[in-house]
Amino acid sequence: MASAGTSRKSNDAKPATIAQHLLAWYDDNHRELPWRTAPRDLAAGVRPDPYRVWLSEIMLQQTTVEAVKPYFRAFLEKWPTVEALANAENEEVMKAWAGLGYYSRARNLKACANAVAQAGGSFPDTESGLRALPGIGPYTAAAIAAIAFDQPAAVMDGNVERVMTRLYMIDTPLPEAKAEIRSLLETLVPQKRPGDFAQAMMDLGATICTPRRPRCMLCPLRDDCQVLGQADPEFYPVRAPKAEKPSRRGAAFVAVRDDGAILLRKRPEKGLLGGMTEVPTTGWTARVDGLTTADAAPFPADWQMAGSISHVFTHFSLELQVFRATVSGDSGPSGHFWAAADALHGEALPTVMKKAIEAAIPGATRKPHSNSQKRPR
DNA sequence: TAACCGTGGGT
DNA sequence: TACCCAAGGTT
Repeated sequence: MASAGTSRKSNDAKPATIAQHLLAWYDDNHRELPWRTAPRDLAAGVRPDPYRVWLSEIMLQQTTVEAVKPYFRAFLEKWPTVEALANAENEEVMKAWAGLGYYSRARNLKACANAVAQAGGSFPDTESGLRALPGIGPYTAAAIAAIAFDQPAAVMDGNVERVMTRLYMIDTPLPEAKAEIRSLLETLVPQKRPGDFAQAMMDLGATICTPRRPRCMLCPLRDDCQVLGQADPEFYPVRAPKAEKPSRRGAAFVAVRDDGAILLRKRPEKGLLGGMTEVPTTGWTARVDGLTTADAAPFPADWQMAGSISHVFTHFSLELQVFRATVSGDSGPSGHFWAAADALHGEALPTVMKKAIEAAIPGATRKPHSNSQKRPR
């Protein structure tokens, strides 16, 4: 079957070969990760702990491996089993999640642990059973089914989308292309080692088939790839244009008591930073003109401008002017509470709030070293 | 369907 | 600097 000029490869005829190439590469080149059971251990009969697989998959949603590692270790130490997590206080879980972002994940994590513990402590071993649990969508259900329960599920994340659009030179823009990608992916998933196959696809996307400057020379699928030699792999996947990110402004108020305690309050359970702790702030308006003043403070005090901070959320940018006041006594508006200066690092403070407090009181949210913590004063 | 939902590292 | 985007889910 000679082709004129170009040498487009007919990889659609040998999906089993592609899976073999990938798994052979994975055996020698897989990443060692705290939540992962290595292929040699799987071959020796070791079974992954579904709790750890689930916990890692929730944390890894839209989050980098390096950011997850310390949180995964901390959660596993605090709550080694799903029953332990189910018995935890919601507030303790939110505190442990603080800084990781997408806080609805933490609320759903706790709700899911409660449901699993209530049902006897075992996770469902099917995609549909997993999919019914809070915080588990199509990707996570397939990932847990494949990795923890050895089921031939089609695990499709951002890495897999990138690898597949290059492998099959798919020009349809994302997210429209997802159905086509899934259909092709299902032909590749092997009946043996589906969990390793899923993780191998993600490792390939993370280390070889990267968004920019992919290492095609080292790719185990270079003989199978339709883009390679035909176009610049960096052009794939094609994405639909994204919406412009608007700007918002507001003010934050850091009230400091004589003993250094800071006035905090809890945000509503739903919506942005839902259920997390904050310093009092004004609303965050889209209005960029005009000045925010101390008039909007939660209570009258000698508010002084302490600085301003910027923060970028998923769908808008925020600039907050930060005011500070020293107050005496422990009076404060209802619904607020005082957090001791040496306990701030343990509060459920999202990063934007830590920034605001730091702007008013440098070092205030830093975790003290254990040796200085124990030293008598 | 599309908007909403965090954060940090890479380029 | 500005932009990309990461093991997505919910509403």
